[in-house]
Amino acid sequence: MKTSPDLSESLEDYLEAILDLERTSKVARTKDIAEKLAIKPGSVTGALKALGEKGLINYSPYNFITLTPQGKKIAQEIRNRHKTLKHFLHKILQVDDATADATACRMEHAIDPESLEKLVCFVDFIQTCPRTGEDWLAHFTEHCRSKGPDAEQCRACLEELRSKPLPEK
Amino acid sequence: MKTSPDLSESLEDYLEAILDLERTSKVARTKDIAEKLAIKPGSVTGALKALGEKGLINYSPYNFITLTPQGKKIAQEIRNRHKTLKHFLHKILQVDDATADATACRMEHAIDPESLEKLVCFVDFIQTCPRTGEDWLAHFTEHCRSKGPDAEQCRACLEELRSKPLPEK
DNA sequence: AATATTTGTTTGGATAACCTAACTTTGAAA
DNA sequence: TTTCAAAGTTAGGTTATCCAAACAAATATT
Repeated sequence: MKTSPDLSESLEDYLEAILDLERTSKVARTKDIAEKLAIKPGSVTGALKALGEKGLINYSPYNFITLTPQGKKIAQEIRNRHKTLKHFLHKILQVDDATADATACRMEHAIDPESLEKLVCFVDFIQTCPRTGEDWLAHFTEHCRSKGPDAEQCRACLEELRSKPLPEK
Repeated sequence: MKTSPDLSESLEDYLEAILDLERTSKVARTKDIAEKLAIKPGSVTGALKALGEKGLINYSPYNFITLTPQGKKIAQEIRNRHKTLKHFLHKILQVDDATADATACRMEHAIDPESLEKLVCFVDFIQTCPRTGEDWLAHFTEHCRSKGPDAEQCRACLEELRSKPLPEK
């Protein structure tokens, strides 16, 4: 039994929107899904039927829409991809919040499991490794602005790093 | 005059394939494009007409296909996105070569200019900053394997970093 | 040159998404 | 309870891709 049937980008977006609406409003309605995805309500119905047939949502006409357990699991995976990508773009690469969100929304359909896992690990490494962390990220911002390394600054930075105590043995 | 008309992912793929073929074989032929994109030759013709009408390729039936200057410029941008993403995935995140290539091929259609620029800058920063660089990346590989930081190793790593001479003033 | 093979194009058909506009159902106010 | 506005669905149309298979052109072989 496959947990992740091959879904189109479009259907993935629907699932994600439904999960979001379930969280904020308890239920998902056609109108709200349409608004969130910026499409017309008429287009939503067809997608809901498709998701219903795949067993990912409980759909019966004129009724509220809920995710099935399988649908929820997939929706959460998509949401997870989105959050990871957005975090990387916004918090690490310092991409503007709205742009990061929009780009994550497209990239979430493109990334594969291995890359995702490595990305999660990488972000964690940057944040926990004593050679990097927050202050290092601040230097990245500077590097971006000045479009290159600055020998003077690099020396000062290294000196400061050396002045910090080593972790306990 | 817009340099980048909105192209579908599909048409972007065609342009990229044509650029590739121009480089390796001087000229792009329908058959080779079809092979590279894993679609049937019959489907290629339609796409070529579309690209021809947009002024991105020189297309006349039964003749060789070449990129127009505008088409070439766009194709190079796409190629650039691809290369940047693949490099990040493969060389930084240490994702398997084939997977990195396939994922870059999908993500290249999703990334926006700001994120791309920041990503380029970020990779450059990692490679030029004395606090990171190649040896730091090796530690990332280790961090991935062990799924977390190791206090012992971190201390040793910091000590080694300190033993290196500071850059000249 | 005549024929065979390869390459390229056309045609007809399928599917996925979307839209607009008409129609149906639901549920709340009069 | 009747009525009516909001929400949801259906029907018909468009566009973008793709395929299969028939057909046409170009090239290679004999």
